Amino acid sequence: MNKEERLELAEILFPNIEHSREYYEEAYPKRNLSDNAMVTRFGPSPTGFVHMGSLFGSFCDYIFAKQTNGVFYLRIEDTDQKRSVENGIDGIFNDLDAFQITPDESARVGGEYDPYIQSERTEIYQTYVKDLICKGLAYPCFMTEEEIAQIREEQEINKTKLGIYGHYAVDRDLSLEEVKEKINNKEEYVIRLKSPGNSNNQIELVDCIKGKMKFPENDMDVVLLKKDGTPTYHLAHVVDDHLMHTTHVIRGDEWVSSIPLHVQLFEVLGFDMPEYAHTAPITKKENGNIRKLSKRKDPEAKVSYYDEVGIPIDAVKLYLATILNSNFEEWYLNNQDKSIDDFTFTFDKMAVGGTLFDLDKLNNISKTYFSRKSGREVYEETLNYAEKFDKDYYELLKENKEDMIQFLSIEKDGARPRKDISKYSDVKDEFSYAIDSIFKSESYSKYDGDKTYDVELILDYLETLDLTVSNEEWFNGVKEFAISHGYAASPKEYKKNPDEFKGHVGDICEALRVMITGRTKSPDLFSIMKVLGKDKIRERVELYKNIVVK
RNA sequence: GGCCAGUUGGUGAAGUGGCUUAACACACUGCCCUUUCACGGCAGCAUUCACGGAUUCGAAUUCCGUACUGGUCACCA
Repeated sequence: MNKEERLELAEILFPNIEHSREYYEEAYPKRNLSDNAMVTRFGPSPTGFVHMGSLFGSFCDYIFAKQTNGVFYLRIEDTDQKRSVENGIDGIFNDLDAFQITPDESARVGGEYDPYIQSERTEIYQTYVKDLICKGLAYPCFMTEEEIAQIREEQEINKTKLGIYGHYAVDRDLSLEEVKEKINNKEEYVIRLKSPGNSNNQIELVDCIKGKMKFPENDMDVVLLKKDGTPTYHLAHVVDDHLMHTTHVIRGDEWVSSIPLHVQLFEVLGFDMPEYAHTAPITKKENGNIRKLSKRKDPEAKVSYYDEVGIPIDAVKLYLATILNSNFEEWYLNNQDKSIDDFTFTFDKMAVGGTLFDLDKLNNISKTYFSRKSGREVYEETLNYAEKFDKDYYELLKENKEDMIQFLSIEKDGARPRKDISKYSDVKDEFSYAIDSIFKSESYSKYDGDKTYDVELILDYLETLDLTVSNEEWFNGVKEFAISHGYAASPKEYKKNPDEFKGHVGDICEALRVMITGRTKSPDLFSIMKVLGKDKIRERVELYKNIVVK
């Protein structure tokens, strides 16, 4: 086809495309940002929920844009109708909102480079493809699915490279007359790239994360526009990231194999290349095999899981930050007063291989998170959680607000706060002694020891109990009581001459603790007793007597 | 099968030719502190970096080969 014929073909194929590519080049001018500012984007398809891996990706996008005073935008990649789910877009916004990963530009807040939904940009893609047709760099292809399947079969038998390229691309050199005839016959077609590449040539590319990579040049005549005129991911990616002036394409490494294609598309379209950063997948080990975290199989892959289980979002973000940059964790440990925003993340500290998702570590991070919160903060956050997931407990928390805060505040101050909670849902169990009705209904059923304690001894002790003194005075009192009842004043003393004593102070404390809290471990006993008050203490000891001793 | 990448303790990893008889953190084990449980402290947990070869005075770090793992090869993204 000569030039005139190509122009005629372009008009036949795209009679409704009026604008030239220059029109869009002007409509989407370069961003006015400083040189080192990064423009990043998150491009999910609206399949409903955000997957942990995508969340991680968007977190990267957000962080890099933010720390360079750049722009992070959200672009919905819905070029495949089959994949779209009802309210899928809302689901994406909700999950991002929950994690406070807020795009500067999106379908919701708008922006200068809108629309931010690919299905609304069809004309733009077609404009560029029309231009490619004029230049002889793309062509309509009328092959049917059956024909393609047959080629594939043939290629498999011959063990040659799979795909439509070289002499397999039979419609490459159709004459204008032949194309016209097929169109008149209502034959359906796609638009393919007329790849100028040769797979014997090598291309080289430096990925921000993976470093230098070499590939054979692309020679596949890939589909640019599908039968229905919508673009494939490849075309949409190249056109949009050019027009929206993305500086860094951060995406999962399932895309690295299409790098040669994308490089070629940028060249063919005459665009400058953005930087690429391909992130390693978050993986999971199952039966000895490693695989990507799966939204269908793994509950923890769903972003909403953390909400339901009660792991604070900030803890999850802290965990994401530790897998984002390997040196973050140590920094955070040494800078306890700082936040994620104060850390400078870099690409070269990102993992190149897959990262195993470690719930143990997340739990630990979450524990530390809780330990740094005040009792009041833990109370408020737990209240919010309970309101959503445990209505009964929510009511009880409200009724017992002040006491609850006091209990949650025990052993919180000082350099070594307790670490006993990793989830909001732990509070109910861990602090079951804090709310009278829960304590009574459980009535020692959760006691995990095997001893039965001497109730009469404790009832005796209660006579001497004075809740107005200091912690030290109180403990001295317990010691005195211990000695006068044949117990050693310290475990050491007891260990020296076990036969001389019935036990030691610790045993008395343990008995008290179990009767009062129903558990063998708890925060500082005296603090708990002060909050409870003498009446409730006595009541519980009596309860123990009736239920356990009988 | 082709192409691309990865392989450092149970886990995440640091490491870019000598400072490494391999950091740090999680998990686990033991001891200490302690009224208990936690917290915290100390110690233990890879004599060796998938394997084989090469380069070098010197290699986890460079090169080649092998094995294994993962990704990808759609009118899905």
